[in-house]
Amino acid sequence: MGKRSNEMQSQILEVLRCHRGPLSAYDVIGELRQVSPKIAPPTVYRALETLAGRGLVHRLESLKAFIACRYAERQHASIFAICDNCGAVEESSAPDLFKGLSRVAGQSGFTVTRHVVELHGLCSLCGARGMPA
Amino acid sequence: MGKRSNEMQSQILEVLRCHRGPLSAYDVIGELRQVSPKIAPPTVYRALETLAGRGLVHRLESLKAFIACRYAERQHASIFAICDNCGAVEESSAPDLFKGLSRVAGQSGFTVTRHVVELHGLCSLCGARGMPA
DNA sequence: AAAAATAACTTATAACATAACGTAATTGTG
DNA sequence: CACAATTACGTTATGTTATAAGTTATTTTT
Repeated sequence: MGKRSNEMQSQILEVLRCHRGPLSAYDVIGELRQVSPKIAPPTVYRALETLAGRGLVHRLESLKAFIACRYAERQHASIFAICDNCGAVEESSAPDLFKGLSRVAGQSGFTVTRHVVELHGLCSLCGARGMPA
Repeated sequence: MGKRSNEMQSQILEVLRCHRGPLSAYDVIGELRQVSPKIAPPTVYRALETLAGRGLVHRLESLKAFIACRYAERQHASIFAICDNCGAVEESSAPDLFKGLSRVAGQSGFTVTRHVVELHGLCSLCGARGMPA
């Protein structure tokens, strides 16, 4: 089945893993142009979607950006703490909370298939310094 | 202080309140053009931002859309259950869960100022019917 | 009435995302 | 091995969402 051995996906994953912070799809394109000058948006968006489906990368909705998964165990629901001052993103996993969220939603008969939980604020470093701009 | 008595904000809020579901900024522009044909994106985005700051509307990050707040009490943190089949959005408030979320984040010294909690899945009606496409 | 403050208008463009269709590579089956 | 099936990727074009930057207008404060 004509996959070029998922080379594109590997490259994109590599790019994301080399960055501590999130990258927009176009940031990724920018990085990849150094290697594949002709790469176009659909290629990258498709690969990112596949990688996200496999749980290897996460999309941060409130930043319109992507980040490599920090955890080996895949397909887990994550909580992201996003520092609005320095841009640092901390991923954590809290199964108990997700049960709670699903329970709240489930009270009206809702079935949850995907969680988006993104907390904005200040990381410990930025918070300690006494506020951003 | 040169506000046209916040007329634009009122109009936009009215538009959002007349719709059960979320509207994109450009959907709002489309509605408003019937009244104010010359309205441009920045006007709408600014008003939406102000309204969101006041807690009168919420931005659904994962839909890139806006919805009127269902609760009179403002500035509360909300959970949104979004049906991926019919588009229905249910807003609920669960202070306990937010404490839990803040606690998880706070373990690494993070201070939360804004919550984005959006659950995707199937509402009771769509779930009962036996799945979407 | 002048100054201050904020909202809105305007123009232009930036940033993000996908539709639609074509091509290439790999694998399973006959 | 040939060939269909499947999936990744390429290509072109366009659609959608969002903001920068500078101007104008309205209302309140002084």
